[in-house]
Amino acid sequence: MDGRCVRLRQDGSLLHYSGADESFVRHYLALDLDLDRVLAAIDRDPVMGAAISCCRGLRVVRQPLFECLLSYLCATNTNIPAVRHRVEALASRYGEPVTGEGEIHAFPSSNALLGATEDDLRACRLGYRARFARTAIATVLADAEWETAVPLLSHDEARARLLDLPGIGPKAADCVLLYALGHLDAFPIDVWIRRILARHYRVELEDGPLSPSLYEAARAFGRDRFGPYAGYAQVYLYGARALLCRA
DNA sequence: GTCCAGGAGTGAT
DNA sequence: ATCACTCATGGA
Repeated sequence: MDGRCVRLRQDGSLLHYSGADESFVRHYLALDLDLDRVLAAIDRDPVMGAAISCCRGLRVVRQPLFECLLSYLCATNTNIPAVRHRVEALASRYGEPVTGEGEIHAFPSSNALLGATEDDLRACRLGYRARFARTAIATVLADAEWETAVPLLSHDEARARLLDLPGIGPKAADCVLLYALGHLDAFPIDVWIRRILARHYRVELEDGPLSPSLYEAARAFGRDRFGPYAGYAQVYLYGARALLCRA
């Protein structure tokens, strides 16, 4: 993460770490955020209560912007193992090796990916996303201020900038807002969250494609119900998806 | 082989 | 504004 290889191990309430200093670990895991207070704020109903019981301790990390952006561009209409393959392929081909860690490569910077052609990205198993990724990388790099300016924008302004990028739609934009830009009220709607909202919260989301207006309705519901930490609510519901979606 | 995955772009109504 | 169609890939 961010050019380092950090190893973490938890036993009880004790967290062991190596590969980074304490301030990095605290920042990446957002240990400065009072988790109990956050969970109390979103614990508004029995469904959320069950998700919290299921996942207590889960945190929204603070991911580097470019890494997060490309990762979610690789995550559209696919599954987690495939995304992991893509991210690892990008890292091993374009990322700097982490010193002292033989096989481990960092996620590449935007500059490191500048030389990657669409075919190169296809070779990293991005499939049809390779064209979007190529353009998104070029767009980010065309504005020297992009990566430093976007984190300073408001939620809505940053979302608009993300949506300008090809291959980044509402879902991926909301994930970047939440996991990289610290907008903890972002509420991404994926197929699992959609299912959970329909089944447990009676949100009208008939099956079939999730249209932009339905996406917006689901997003508004989540943000309205769970408030400033709606993103945490989303993460806990997602984490409990196996529990909440069975039968 | 078929179906589903942390969706999004395009082009026709 | 709202369909219908298409887009690689991997795991079950």
